[in-house]
Amino acid sequence: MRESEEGSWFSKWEEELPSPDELMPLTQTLITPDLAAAFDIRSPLNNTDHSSDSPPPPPSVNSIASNHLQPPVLSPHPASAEFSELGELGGTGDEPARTLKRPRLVWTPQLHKRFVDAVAHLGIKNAVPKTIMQLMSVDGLTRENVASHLQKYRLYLKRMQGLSSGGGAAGVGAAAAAAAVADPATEHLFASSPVPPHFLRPNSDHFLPFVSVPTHHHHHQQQMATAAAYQRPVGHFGSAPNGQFEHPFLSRQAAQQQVQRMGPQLHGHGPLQPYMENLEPPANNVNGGGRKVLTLFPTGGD
DNA sequence: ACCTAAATAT
DNA sequence: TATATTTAGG
Repeated sequence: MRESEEGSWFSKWEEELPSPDELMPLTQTLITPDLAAAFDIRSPLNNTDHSSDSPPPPPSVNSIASNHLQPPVLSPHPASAEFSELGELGGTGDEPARTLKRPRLVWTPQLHKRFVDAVAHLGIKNAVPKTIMQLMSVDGLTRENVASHLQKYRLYLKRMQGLSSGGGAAGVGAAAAAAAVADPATEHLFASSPVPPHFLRPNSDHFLPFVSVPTHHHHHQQQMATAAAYQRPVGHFGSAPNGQFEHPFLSRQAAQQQVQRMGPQLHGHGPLQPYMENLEPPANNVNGGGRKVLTLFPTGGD
């Protein structure tokens, strides 16, 4: 059955990355660099001691290398002269926050996963930088970041298709391997995230030969989009018993409005769940029970 | 105005 | 080197 296949791909990631420790800090560290800089904030978590000008925070942004992974994501700054002088703004009338260059964004597997999830739910068709960015609701993430990453991601998928088509029934895993060979650069990062099945279907409206594709009549436009899409208890990408892989229910504008509706969890409290609900595997039981990985990042640390 | 692609910088 | 950022074009 199909389900078996699907089960394999997502079962796998589960073991791969989901480190509870890693998932947590995602948004935490994503505080706007500018803000952080302007306020001289280094680490919300680490507040033990802070001298006026202490050595730079842990710049190590290794993502999956360490176990106790620390707040990955944005790399503080390449050493440089921190922001000592930034303490004073306004002085002569300069606008540091605006002129400051954003630190290199580190696309951690988790972050990338979020990206992929967003794209998956949006559908390749509507998967545009802006929408993705909005959907991700990651503070500090800019359209540029997403656009750039999206570009790479597309190439990655393309690579996969090209190689997988010749191979045959190799499967995604094999394709990934092949892609890795072709482009080792992208492989690592993207390999961390499962490639939604329908992602590999550039132009195939319906593929499932057996699935009768029951009439899926969602004529619900308007603001139900997110709710419907997100609250879907089962059948995300892949199974999609609802028939189509691409969900037309989320049109660009709809998505945008939706996102806007949720509003960026500005400072303060964010009980609002920007996005993400059950993208994760339905609590897959791991035989032997090892680690359960719920990828619901708590966006609201505060 | 936005998205896509290539080039550049780190 | 690999990755992200930036610039240019459609």
